[in-house]
Parts: sequence; structure tokens; C-alpha cells
Amino acid sequence: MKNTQNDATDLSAQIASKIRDSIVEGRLIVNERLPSEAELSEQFSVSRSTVREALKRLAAQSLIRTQRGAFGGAFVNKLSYQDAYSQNITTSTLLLSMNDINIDVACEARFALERSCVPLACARRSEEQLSVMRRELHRQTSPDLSDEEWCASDVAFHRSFVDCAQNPVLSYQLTGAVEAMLPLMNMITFTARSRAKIISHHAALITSLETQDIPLAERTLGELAEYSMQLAAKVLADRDKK
Amino acid sequence: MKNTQNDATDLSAQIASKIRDSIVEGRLIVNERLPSEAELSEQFSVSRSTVREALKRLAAQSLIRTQRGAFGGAFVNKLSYQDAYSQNITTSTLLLSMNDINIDVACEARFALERSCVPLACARRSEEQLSVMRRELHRQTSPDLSDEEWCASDVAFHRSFVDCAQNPVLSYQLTGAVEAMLPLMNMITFTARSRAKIISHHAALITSLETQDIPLAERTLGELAEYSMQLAAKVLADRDKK
DNA sequence: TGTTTTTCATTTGTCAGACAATTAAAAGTC
DNA sequence: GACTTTTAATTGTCTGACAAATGAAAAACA
Repeated sequence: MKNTQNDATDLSAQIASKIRDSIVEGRLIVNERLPSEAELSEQFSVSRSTVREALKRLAAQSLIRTQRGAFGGAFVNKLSYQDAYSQNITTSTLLLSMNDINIDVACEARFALERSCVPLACARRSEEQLSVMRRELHRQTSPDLSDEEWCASDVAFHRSFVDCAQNPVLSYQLTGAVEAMLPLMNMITFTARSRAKIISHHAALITSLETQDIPLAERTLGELAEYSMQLAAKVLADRDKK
Repeated sequence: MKNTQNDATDLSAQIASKIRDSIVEGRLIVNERLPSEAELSEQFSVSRSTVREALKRLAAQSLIRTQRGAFGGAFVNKLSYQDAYSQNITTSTLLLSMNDINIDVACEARFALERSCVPLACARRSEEQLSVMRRELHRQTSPDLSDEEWCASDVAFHRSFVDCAQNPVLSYQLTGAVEAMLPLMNMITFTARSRAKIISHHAALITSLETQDIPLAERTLGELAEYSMQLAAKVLADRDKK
């Protein structure tokens, strides 16, 4: 389980890797202070700049934070849900945008994942999440919403749906899937008619949560997935025609 | 959608953030070469070391790769599934280990997520994945397997199950959930009896795939989740007693 | 002419040393 | 005791230098 990224040739990457292993494997614990840059450069027999580059790598992964001044230094960072969320989203978004993923594959994955929280969501949904979903649904009925705003509202709606399961680990894992779809969805221009259809599905989803109707929720998500793919296919076909 | 991490005070973080935005928003495309460090330091009016620290931050997120020599430089990296996998796993693992997640919550999330690929897995499972699962199942019957080896085999089994859905995006999203459980599971000592019980569930899972029996697969996953939680609860109770 | 070797310019990797900015503890002052 | 000043430690940034790698161009060679 060691040296997760050891094919790197630069010293700074090697040092970062060693320190990272120390953190992941628990030899350095949360909020523990690392040796100062000067001490580290002695320990590893490299210059301070090389140590600094290694530390910046770790900072980029939110593994450490640094503080200036006496009694400052680099500290092992407690990875917050927020940090983990944004890293997950960045990675997922780039993975989808750089690997020309088939949109059907992405949609299939997304709705399969959302389906996974249907039973929990129906059982535990709280008024808090339901009101967010109702608010977003209402926003979506506004005809002067731009495509970008529409998609953002769509994402907020589905994130709230996921949150209904009241399981933060589940929410974390699904955030990437839901958010990363945003750029893909933004490519699709929604006509008034297609918006109305999606809105009716969203309304059904809220109803299914209110009445704790698991089969209805699953069916609705399936229809939503199918309709999303249809829309995407149509947009792609129109584009190819031109 | 700009300046995703703008509360940073250091120049290197600011510069990294700007370049990152350029990549995420598509102004810099895959394999495009960034200006040289010297040029960047002119552009941003900072020293070369500061630019280098910024670039190392991006390299840590696999957003760029660098190459020495004439016509070398920093290039926008195409994020591979492999890179995305390992980043996801690192983040998920740390998130779970640093936030003293309730093991029930983690188990619940994991099996809910796995359940999401049951229909696709039953429909598309190929001989390739089934043989991996049979091999790991056979490994698990060996009594001289250490707890670590047992858990690793367990992870391999479930990863292969996820791969049955033949959807790379789904596999990517679920990798974090399955792999991050490994350290948590490693805390549990498996008696011969509990191993046998898990093995029987695994066998049932293989059968459900072979016969494309969706309800059986879902039921088996549910039982597996419940049993995992029971084991964990027992371990925790025993530890508290001491 | 075609091929191989050498040279060379460019770029990243590493180092050393300096100073600025920040910060909390310690010392001094009233 | 409360407040101010000093001080030492530490990160942030800059400058300049050299090593190492590398592909292109030039030179040498057959």
C-alpha cells in the first residue's frame, strides 16, 4: 500500500508522496504539525524550494494547511466534507469533459446512482429538503430562466433529493455524479415544451417523497433518465445534420 | 463559476486557481502547452519559484504534466480514468478516516450505492467479471488468509461486481465508495464463522448474476449490509467493554 | 544524396542565499 | 495586572545560478 505515485522522477513529487503516505496511513494525525521547511530540507537532504514544491502539492489536495509566523508551519488538515465535495466535483467534471463520454453512459450512471437513495430518501425526507425542492420546482416554472439558470436549478433540485437520504457519505459520493452532469446538460437547449415535461417529472418526484411512494420515485427517475437521453440524442442529431 | 478557491492569500495559490479555471472552463484544451515558466512569471509579474509552486499544485491534481528539455514545458493533461480513480479513492478514504464517520452510515451508503448497479449488472455481466468474482470467492475460502488479504479480496470482489454494469462512469463513482471502506473493514477481525457467512452471500451474489435474478441480488446485498453492520457493532461493543 | 553524429538553444529541476511579512511568545513598561 | 515592545521562528517571495534533459538544427560522414 506504499508509494502510491512512485513513478515520478522529481524529488518534490517523491517527497510529497512520502508525506502523503504518512498521512493516509495515519503516522501523521490530524492537526499535527509537520517539521518546518528548513528541517524537512535537512531530513530529505534537498533544498528548501524542493520541499516547498512538495508541500504545495499536498496543499493542493487539501492534505495540509500552512500558517506563517512563529509556531506556524504546515499542519495535517482535517479533510472537510466541503473540501472533499469540491475535489470530487472538479475531478468528475474534468473526467467527463476530457474523455468524450457518451452522454447515454453518463445519464445511465447518474440516474442509476440517484435511484440508490430512493428507499432512504422516501423513509427519511425532512421538510427542509422538501421545501428546497419545491422552491426549485417553482423557479423552474419561470419562463425567463436562462438555460444556465435552469440547469443550475436542476442540479440544486437533485442534490436536495439526494440529501433526503440523510446520509452524508451517500451525499458526498453522489455529488460528483450530479454536479458533473451540469456542463453536459448545459449543452442541451431546453425548449418550453421539454422544460414542462421535466417539471412534471420533478413534481412527481416530490409527490413520491411526500407520500413515501418508492415505486413511483423509481419509475419517475427512470422516465427522467430516458427523457434526458432522448433530448440529448435529438440535440446531437440536429447538430450533425448541419 | 470563477475563482473556485479565491480565499487563498498566497500568490502561487491564486495563480494556480486562475490556470485551473482556464482548464476547467475550456480556454486551455487537452495537450495544449502552457507558456514556459519564464513567460508565466512575466505574465503574472512574479518570480519563477512562485510560478513553479503554482504549477506543482496543478500537477498534484493531475491537471498538467511537465516535460523537460527544448520544446518541453507544461501541458494540459488528459485526466485518465486511472488518475481519477486514485484521486477519488484518496479523498474518500481520508474523508472517512478523518471525520469519525459512524460505520453504519458508511455501510448504508456503500450498499445503497452498490444496489444502484444491480439491474445493469444482471443484464450485462460478462464472463470476464464473473470469473474474477469466482476466483476471489475461491480465495476467500482459504483459511490461511490474513484479515488484510481477506479484505483486499472482498474489495476486488465488489469492484468486479460493480464493473458488471459495464458503465465506466458508474464504476468510477462507485470505486471511491467501495475502496474507502477497506480501512474501516480492516478494523474488524473476521472469525471463521463470519467469513463463511459472507462467503455464502458472495456465492448468492454470483448466482444472482448468472441467473440474472435482480430481486435475489438486491436481497443479498441488503443482507450483506446488515451483517456487516452487526459485525462492526459487535467489534465496537467488545472494544468498549475492555 | 542519405545517414549518422555533434552541437546547441530551450526548458524544467535543483540549489543557495537573501529579505519581507507574519505571528505568537517573551520581555519590558506603566 | 494590563498594555506595549521586542524578538525569534516560520512561511512567502525574489534573484541568480547551474545541472539535466531533449528535440531541432547543423555538421560530419559515407
